[in-house]
Amino acid sequence: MAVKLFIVDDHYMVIEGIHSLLQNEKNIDWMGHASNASSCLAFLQQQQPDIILMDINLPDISGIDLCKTVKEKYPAIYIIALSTFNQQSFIEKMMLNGASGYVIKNATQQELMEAINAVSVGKQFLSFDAALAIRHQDHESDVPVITRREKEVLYLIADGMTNNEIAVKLFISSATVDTHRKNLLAKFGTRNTASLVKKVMQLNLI
Amino acid sequence: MAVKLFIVDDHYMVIEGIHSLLQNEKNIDWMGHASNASSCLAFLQQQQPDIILMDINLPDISGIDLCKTVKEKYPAIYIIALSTFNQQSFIEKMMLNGASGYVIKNATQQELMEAINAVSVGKQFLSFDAALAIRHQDHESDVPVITRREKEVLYLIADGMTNNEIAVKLFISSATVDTHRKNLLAKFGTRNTASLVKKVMQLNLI
DNA sequence: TGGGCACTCCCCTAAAAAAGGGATATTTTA
DNA sequence: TAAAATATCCCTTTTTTAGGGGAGTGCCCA
Repeated sequence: MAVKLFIVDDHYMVIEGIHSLLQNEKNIDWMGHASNASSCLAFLQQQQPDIILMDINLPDISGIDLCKTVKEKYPAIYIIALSTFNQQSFIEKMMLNGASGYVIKNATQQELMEAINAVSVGKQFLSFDAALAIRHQDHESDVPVITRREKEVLYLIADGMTNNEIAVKLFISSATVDTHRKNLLAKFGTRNTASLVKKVMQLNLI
Repeated sequence: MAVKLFIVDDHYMVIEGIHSLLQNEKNIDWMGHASNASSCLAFLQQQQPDIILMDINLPDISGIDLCKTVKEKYPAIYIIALSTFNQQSFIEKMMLNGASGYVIKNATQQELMEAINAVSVGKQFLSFDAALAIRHQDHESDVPVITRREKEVLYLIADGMTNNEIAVKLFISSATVDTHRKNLLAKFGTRNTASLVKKVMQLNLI
C-alpha cells in the first residue's frame, strides 16, 4: 500500500527536487505541498497524509511549533524533519515535539527513501550527518537548571543592563543582582558576560 | 544556441529541483553541478559554462567570495545568485562582487527561465521577492559593516576572552583590541559586551 | 521539624570594560 | 597618486565585573 506523503517547505526548488526524486517510486502517493504552516494546517483539515516532510524554517510559524501542533491534533501522522546543516540545534527540539526522523536537505534519493520507509512502519530515522551533529551537541551543551529569578536577571543582562539598572528594575539590591550573575556564570560554566550570552543564545534560551 | 549552465549548491535536493525544472528546456545545456566552492573552481579549470547558478551558503568558502574569485578569473561567465529569504543582506554583496542577478530558492520555473534569459544576453535580473526583501532590510536590520580585524576580535570576545588574552593571541597590543572593541560597540549601537554579543548572535554573524 | 533551596543582602579586592580623548602607520581603492 | 579606510598604539577616569567570602529569611516537603 502506498504511503501518502505531504511536504511543507517554503522553497519551491526543494519541493520540486523532492518531487523529482520520488516521482518514480511506486509506493509513494504524492498528496501535494504547502509553503507555510497555516496552509499546511488548512490542508490537514481536509485530508491527512501518512507522512509529512517538514522544513524547520517556515515563514510564519517555525517547523518546531508546527510539528507539535500537528502531532497534538493528528497523532497518527508521522513527521520527518527537513533540515540544513547549520540547524542541528533545532533538530533535538523537533524530535522532542514528536518528529519521527529527519533528513538533511542534501540527502540522496536512497537516504530519503530509507527515511520514509523506516518512519512509515513506526521506526525512527536519523540521517548519519545529523546524528553526528546531535552527539556533538549532547556532551557539550547540557542546559543547566536556573531559577525563575536567575532567568529574569539573565534576560536583562543580555539586554545590556548593568547590575545597578537591573536592581532598580527588579526592586532589589545590586548586591543581589550580582549574586544572581555569579550563579549564572557558575551554572553555565562561563568566564564572563560575553561567553555567557553567547552560550545562552546558542542554547536558544533567549 | 543553448546556454551552458552550471550549478553550485550544497543541497542535493535543490540541485535536483532545478534540474527537474529545466530538464525540458531545449536551450539549456546542463553541464553539471558542484556542492562546494573548491570543486566548482576545479571544474572551471576544465570547462567554462555561460552561466553559473550559485548558492550563497556553501560549506567551504561563501558564495560571495566564490563569486568574486570566479569573476576575476573568468569574467565572461555570468553568475546568478541563489538565495534564501533570510539572506537578503548578502545579496547586495553578491551583486557588488559581480553577480548578474539573483533568484530566490522558491522561484518558479518561469522566473528562473526569465533570469537565465535576461542574464545570458548581458542584462541584470532581480527577482521581485528579493527586490522587496532588500527594501525591507534597508530600514529594519541594517547589519553594520565591520572590518576583517574587527570580526576576528568580535569572535574572540564572544568566546569570552579578555582584551589582554585577545592581544596575546593576535600579536597586538591590548590597547588596539580595546579600540576594536569600542568600534564594535559603536557600529552595532550597543552599550556593552552583553548586548553586543546578543545582537551579533541575532544577526547570525556568529 | 529540619534540611534543602531560592532569594535576599553585605563585605572585600583585583581585574576588566566603558567612555572620553588623540595619534600614526599601512593598505585599499577611487 | 591622493583620499579613505583600516590597523595600530597610548592616555585618563569612571563604572562594572569577577571571584572570594558570609549570612539571614521564607518556603516546601520528606
